[in-house]
Order: sequence, then structure tokens, then C-alpha cells
Amino acid sequence: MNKIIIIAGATASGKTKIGVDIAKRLGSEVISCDSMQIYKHLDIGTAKVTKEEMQGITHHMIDIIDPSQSFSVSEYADMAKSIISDLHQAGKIPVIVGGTGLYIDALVYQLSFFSNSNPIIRKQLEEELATIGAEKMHERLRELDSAEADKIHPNNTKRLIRALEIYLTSGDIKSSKNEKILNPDYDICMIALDRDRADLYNRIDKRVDIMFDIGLVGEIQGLLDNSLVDWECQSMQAIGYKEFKDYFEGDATLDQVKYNIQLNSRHYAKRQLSWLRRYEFAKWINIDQDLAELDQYITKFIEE
RNA sequence: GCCUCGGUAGCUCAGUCGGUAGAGCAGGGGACUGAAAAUCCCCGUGUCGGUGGUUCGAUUCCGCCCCGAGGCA
Repeated sequence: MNKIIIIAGATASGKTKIGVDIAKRLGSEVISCDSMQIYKHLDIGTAKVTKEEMQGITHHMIDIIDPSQSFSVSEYADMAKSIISDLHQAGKIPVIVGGTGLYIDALVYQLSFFSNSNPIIRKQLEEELATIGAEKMHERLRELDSAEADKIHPNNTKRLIRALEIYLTSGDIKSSKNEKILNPDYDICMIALDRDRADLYNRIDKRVDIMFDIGLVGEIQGLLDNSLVDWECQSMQAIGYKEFKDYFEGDATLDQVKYNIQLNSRHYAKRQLSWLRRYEFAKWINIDQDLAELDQYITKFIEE
């Protein structure tokens, strides 16, 4: 028994509730798959599950680190896999709920994360980039790993640096690992939640309105007042937080901040959907139309 | 009522010395292996307010009309 159920979908599409419903039905637990809900104290802006929403269902991978810390996919994969195996041991089918595509990939595919990630080398590469420019860096990558250079646009400096970092720290060639193999450890049922685009955007706008009503500004004020974060923190890259930098530095009104959060959320939702469309094995469920079908689909999966 | 300035993409606007038009934003699509809520790439036809006229040809020039802003009365 190594079944896992993954509930994926864009932000504000309704994953949380459906995840809890399924976990309840199966007598199981939820494992969050979200790169920002891992942070303590980022509650309102990340639309983190509330106690009431959990309905007594245990949730993992939420509130696991301080907002000043950084975190990465490989850590996520290690921790989540260990929880999955615990649940399997207990005879439960884990319900994985979330919208962070890379984290989903880390469970769904057999990804070999490169063992060497070296902050010093990364720093050097960043400095090198600043002096010689992206074009030259791209040429350098082409000499070391031309297949990867073909894939990375020279403007995408973040990826460029990572590919070079991989080579320089481990001697590995990133493009040699690009082939994706399904993780043989799990029997996966993936549900991709979908809904009418205009409807999704309305839900996003409304949800952001509510976040402001229930105290988002105060939450961030508190984080800053207690020195739990500064604007450089990885956690402060989250939508719903980073937009406040301008406000607290006197460069934007709250209305502008709210508009930006809504806008960035829409863009994000679009990117998430584009990521999810790549999972050929995903079962797409339109929340407004095929909820009954979802139940049947889950039933079939667990009885197989 | 008169005068002036506007009316061009969903929005803000540019432009065409007459040869049917282009930016930003919005919107759409895509990529993605240790920051991923990050990072990056691609996509612009619209009665150029309406209607007559001049012209081979008008969104561009001229007349009238409609709408908006300001000024004078």
C-alpha cells in the first residue's frame, strides 16, 4: 500500500476544503505542499488553513520554520517523504494539498537533487554576473553544459547561476538529469482543480479584500515590530507580503498594495495552471461541475 | 450660445507632413530539478466618435453633428 492522493490547483481554487473532506473520508491526514505556508506567523497573507478549516484533521508541513529562515525543495522532499512513509506505515493514504509545482514534482518524480549547493560559489557567480553580464555568463554555461544553455534564456539569470553552481560544485551536468521519471515509490492519484477563469479571479479579488478586513496589515506590522523578518527574507517574497514593502517605506498607499496583491495573485494562478497542465496523468475536476465525479474517482483509486 | 482642447486596443496614451496604426498596463499562452508565491520567454485589427465633402485613396484635410473637459458669457 503506497497510494498517495494529491490535490493541486491554482491559488483560491478551493483546495483546502476538498483536501480536508477527502482526508476526513479516508480517516487520513493532510500534508501541505506549499512553499509559503511552511512559515510560522505568515497566516493571513498565505491563506493558511485555520483551525476551524482543519476540522480536526492533522496537517503536516505547516508552521515548520521561522519566517527569517530559508527553505528549499530538497528539504521539503525529505521531510514530506518521511511523513508519507509514516502514514503508510499507519495504514493511511496521505492527502497532499498544495499549489507549489516544484514541490509537487519533488514527490511525483524521482528527482535527484544535487548534493552540492554551495553558497560561496553562488555568491561568486552572482558577482561575476554583475561584472561580465548575462550574455557572457550564458556563453560560459554553453561551454560547460550546452544542452542546459539551450534551455535557459540568457535573461533568466537565476537559472543560469544555478546551472553553473551545479557544475562548479559537483561536476555534474544539470541537463543530464532533465529526464523525468515517475517516482516508483508511490501509486499516485492527482486531482487538478479548475474553475472558470473569471470566477477564479473574482475569488482571488474577494479573498484579498477579506485578508485586509481580518488584519493583514497588522500581521505584517507585527512581523516587522518584533523583528521576525526584514524585506530580504525568503518569506517576504510571498505574494501578500512583498507588496507591503512600498507601503511601509512610504511609497504606496494601501489601496495600491491591495491592487498589486490581487494582480500578482492572478498572475501566479495563471502560472500554476500552466505548470499543472504538464501532468498528463492528472484528473482535472471543475469544481462547479464535476464534484460528484471527484468522489467516484477517489473511490475507484482507493479500491484498486 | 460662443471659444479652446480632447474623442485611436479592455484602460492610459503615442502616431500617421493623406497610402487603413503602435507602446505601456490589463488579458492570453508557455518554460521550470536545492530562492519556485521565485525567475524567465512569447502573443497587439482596432467601424482610429458619427456623417457628408475634397482626393485615385481620409483615421489623418474641410463642413456639420454627437459625447467629454475647461474657458467666456
